[in-house]
Amino acid sequence: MSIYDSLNQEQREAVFCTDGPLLLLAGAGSGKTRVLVHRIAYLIEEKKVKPWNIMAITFTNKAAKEMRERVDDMIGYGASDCWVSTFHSSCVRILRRDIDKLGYSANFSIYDTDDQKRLIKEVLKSLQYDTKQFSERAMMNAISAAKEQYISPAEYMEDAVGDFRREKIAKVYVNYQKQLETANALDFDDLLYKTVELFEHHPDVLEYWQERFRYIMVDEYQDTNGVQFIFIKQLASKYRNICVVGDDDQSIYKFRGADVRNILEFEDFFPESTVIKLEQNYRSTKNILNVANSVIRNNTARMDKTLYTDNDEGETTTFAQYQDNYKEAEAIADEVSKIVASGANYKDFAVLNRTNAQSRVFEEKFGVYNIPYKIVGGVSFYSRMEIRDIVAYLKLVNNLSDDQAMKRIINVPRRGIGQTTVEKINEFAMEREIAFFDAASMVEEISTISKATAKKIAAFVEMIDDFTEIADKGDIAELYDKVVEETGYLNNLVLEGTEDAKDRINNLEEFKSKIVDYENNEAEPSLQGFLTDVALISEVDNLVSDDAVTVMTIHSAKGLEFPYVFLSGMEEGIFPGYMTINSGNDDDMEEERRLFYVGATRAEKRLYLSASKRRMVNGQQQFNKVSRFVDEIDREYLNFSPTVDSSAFSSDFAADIFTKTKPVAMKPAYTLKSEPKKYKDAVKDDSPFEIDYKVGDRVRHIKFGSGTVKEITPTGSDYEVLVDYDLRGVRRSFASFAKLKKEE
DNA sequence: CTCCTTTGTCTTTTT
DNA sequence: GACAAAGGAG
Repeated sequence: MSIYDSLNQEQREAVFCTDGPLLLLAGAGSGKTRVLVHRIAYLIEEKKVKPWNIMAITFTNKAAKEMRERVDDMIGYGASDCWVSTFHSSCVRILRRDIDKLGYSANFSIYDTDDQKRLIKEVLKSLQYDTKQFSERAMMNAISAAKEQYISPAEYMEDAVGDFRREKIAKVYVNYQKQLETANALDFDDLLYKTVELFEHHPDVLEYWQERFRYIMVDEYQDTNGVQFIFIKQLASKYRNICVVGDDDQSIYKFRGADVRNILEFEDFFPESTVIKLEQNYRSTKNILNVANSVIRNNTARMDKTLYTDNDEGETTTFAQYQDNYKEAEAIADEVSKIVASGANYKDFAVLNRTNAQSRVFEEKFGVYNIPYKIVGGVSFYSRMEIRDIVAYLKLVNNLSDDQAMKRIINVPRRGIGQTTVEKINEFAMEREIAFFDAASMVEEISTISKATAKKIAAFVEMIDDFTEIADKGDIAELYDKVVEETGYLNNLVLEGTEDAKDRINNLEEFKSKIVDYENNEAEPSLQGFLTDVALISEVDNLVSDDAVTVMTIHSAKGLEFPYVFLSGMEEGIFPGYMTINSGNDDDMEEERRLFYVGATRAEKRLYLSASKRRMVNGQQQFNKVSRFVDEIDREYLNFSPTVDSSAFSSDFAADIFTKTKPVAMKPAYTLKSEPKKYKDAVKDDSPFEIDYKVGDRVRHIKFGSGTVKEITPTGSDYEVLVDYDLRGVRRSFASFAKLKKEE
């Protein structure tokens, strides 16, 4: 009896296949984390591989943390020597050691999206670009896309020749990167990019890490982008013991540069690789998988793989459409309450949305229904203004070249240093290609700045110098105290006395306790280390311990599972999103479909789909048709009569989705390779649906078996029929969906 | 330089 | 409808 006995045939194969490249295609809920953890255990215990020769890379801190814990539990002593971390934090560790070889220094700052945006804005301004034509957002996306492909500013410039717009973007990229260098700062993409660059130009450094990591494992491989793939190739090219785990059907970050081709190209680069498929799902019921499979099979770009399960049939997935999103949220709240009353916990439920904005209604209605809930996403703790302000002080102290940090707080709290002064200092700094802080230290040399203003700036510089001295003592909490005190930041909030100010003070206190926590738990705490954690750790890493319903986007639900899952807003324009429909891009639509697949496969016991006829979007009332993804589900797997709130099942429901879905379904933009069953099959054009049975007749349902018709109610173009099934009891459904056959 | 009003914008987002 | 950014008055 060993720990490997609990694995199935394919899982065991994957665990024992330790040498050489391995491509593991693992469907949703097929136990891939289990395999990875067992594989690490096997390497250490059976193959006697040293723990520090093993590296496991994940995308999220949450995944890393979970794997870390499971490895520690299974292996115990020595396990902590193997690296289990995200791409980004691995890169930071590598860069802190050798980045000086690239002209940066080890105390580099990490710029988050906000810093990035501000810097780009400055660059656009200095280039005098029309921000209508060249939006910050577009520039950020373009630069990010370039870095994800490991395209340098110079290469980008070269490629862009002859293309007016791209030439202009190239200039932004060049300037942006120059500014980052002056600021001794790296953006998120740089963390990967610069590591790859380091490896490329310094073979000795690469070899050091190749020797270090002889066994490499990569989770969620389908979400790797170009530069991440290069990073993996570089590290693994010597020992070639590389195991990647992915599922092409769960690739939902293409918009962020993830490239499914990395799965296909893996075999090109590592031709000797073994491919193992994990197709047995242990998470969901047959019904849930049927729903997920019937939608995902409409995608053309897929690897050959079919998920199956030995689990029970389970309950039929329901679909319901409500008058508006308030009714929808109420119905969901109601259903949650009912199931909780019969013994479930609140934490067994998740409401998954396409967009964060959809969460708001649930916040409101769950409050009314007294249902404990937590909203994941939205404004994270570290992006609150007061936290960002104080972090900027700490970042500046850690890296005096950090221009974004400096510019953020030079006048926070207000100390009479305005925009024009900032611009004057900036100009001075740009001319000399020095950091903003250094320019500010030389303020008396800037002729355009008045004596009075210069005095204020000198005082600020002096204060930062004081902070730097305190920081050198190594006590972060003490530094924090000095900062909030000396700057008057805390005092200002106290004087304000508003509810809002009190909130902010609380947040700052929480932030301080995070500092203390860090100092107590870290082996070698440092300001730099703390700031790295702050930059890389996101709020989603929250504990799931409290008993509450989770409300979040499908994106953030990836890798999670819940007994009961509600996919709300199953509407054209919401899911699939408005942008995707308009772009007419098949690839984008396939990504939305994969997103549905990810959402549906989160459910263990029961899945609910719902839509609203009317909802507020961006301050405007919108009337949406039912999502095409609902169309694509084989009707036998769906129960169209809502168990939630039958009154919301309006009489014109059937007519509504028939007429509204049809024109959409006929547009060629998303014609599907295998024509799925459509509602129009059930109803012949616009003529009313005809039935050949009456009350008292014996009928047969494809799923529920035989029963007796109890009641028939005409609803315009359809009939609502109440049938007492011999095995399933009384159910109400629409004649067109139920497809009842009269028994002779 | 600061404060207040108007205008614009709006997917998803592991780090 | 919510929030940031830009513009104008004090």
